Amino acid sequence: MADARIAALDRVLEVTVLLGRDMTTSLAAAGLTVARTTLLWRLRAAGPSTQRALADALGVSARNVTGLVDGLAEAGLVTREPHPTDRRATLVTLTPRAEALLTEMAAGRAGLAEQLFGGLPPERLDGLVSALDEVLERLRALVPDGAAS
Amino acid sequence: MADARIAALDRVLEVTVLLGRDMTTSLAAAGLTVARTTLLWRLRAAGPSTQRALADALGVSARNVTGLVDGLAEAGLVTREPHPTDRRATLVTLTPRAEALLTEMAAGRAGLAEQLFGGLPPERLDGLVSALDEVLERLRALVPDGAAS
DNA sequence: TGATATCGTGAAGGTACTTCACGGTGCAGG
DNA sequence: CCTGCACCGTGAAGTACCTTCACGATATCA
Repeated sequence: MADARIAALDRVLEVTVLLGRDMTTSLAAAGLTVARTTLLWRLRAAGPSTQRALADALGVSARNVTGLVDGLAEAGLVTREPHPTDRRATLVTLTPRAEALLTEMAAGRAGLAEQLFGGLPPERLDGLVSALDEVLERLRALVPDGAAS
Repeated sequence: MADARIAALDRVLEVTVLLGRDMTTSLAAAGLTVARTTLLWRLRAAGPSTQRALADALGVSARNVTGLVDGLAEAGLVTREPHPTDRRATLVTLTPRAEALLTEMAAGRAGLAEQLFGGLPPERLDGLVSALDEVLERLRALVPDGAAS
């Protein structure tokens, strides 16, 4: 009984580790890091944002966002524009290059999904998704929150 | 078709994020970090080990292990003993306090498994585990490897 | 207008990683 | 025996991610 649950946790933990490794290495090949990429995705989803908004969305300190944006700006993936009404704030905006890169990455993500789940019959896949949804619900209740997607 | 697979990937990714957050915060409450704890677990599984063996097992550089062991030694969780036959090497050994702590953490892990998977009927749990096993197999083929459990 | 909150960033610090260089040691082979 | 090479662990230097605290500039509200 409990063994099966621990087995499930172990599987999930191992998936976590391997997936993290895969993400880190494939992003590194593109000259990116996980943290910076997360910011990029958020920008793509939300459009030009203040650094404060990004900090809240990612669940990190505002100071940290300054550093991440510094790196992304230096890589030419992001620009700092003046906020139209609030002169304290800056609007972080994706460059066309970043947009292209993100589109490419979305394709890569679909490819990964295909590789990982392609062999599973639809019913098992559905079972997996719904089981993970229940787990996610419990998990969300456990974790004090931090970001959104 | 592809949508369901991407949905599955998204679920797995989100579980990864939340679980990582949970681990990090609960370990921090115990004055530990993920990296150091991984080393501790490895020591518990393998017994006293040289730093080189730990580096290989964790998939990190030997230099990094030096730093991790430094921190753990300072926290009184680990000691450096001379290797009985090889004077170049040192044997990293768990202190009784670390053993107790690890036992406690194992209980915590069982509790987490219970909380996350307790509501799932056995058949769905089995389905989850076997699906994750298949995914893990594909994942292992994808990732250049690094550590063991 | 003046107190107060907010935006972004400098300064300082901690952890987790890396590579490179180097001293100490183990282990053959000549 | 002793020389050369491989291996162990660590100092030095560097990168990335993250934090808190302090501060100047700006917005806001009474």
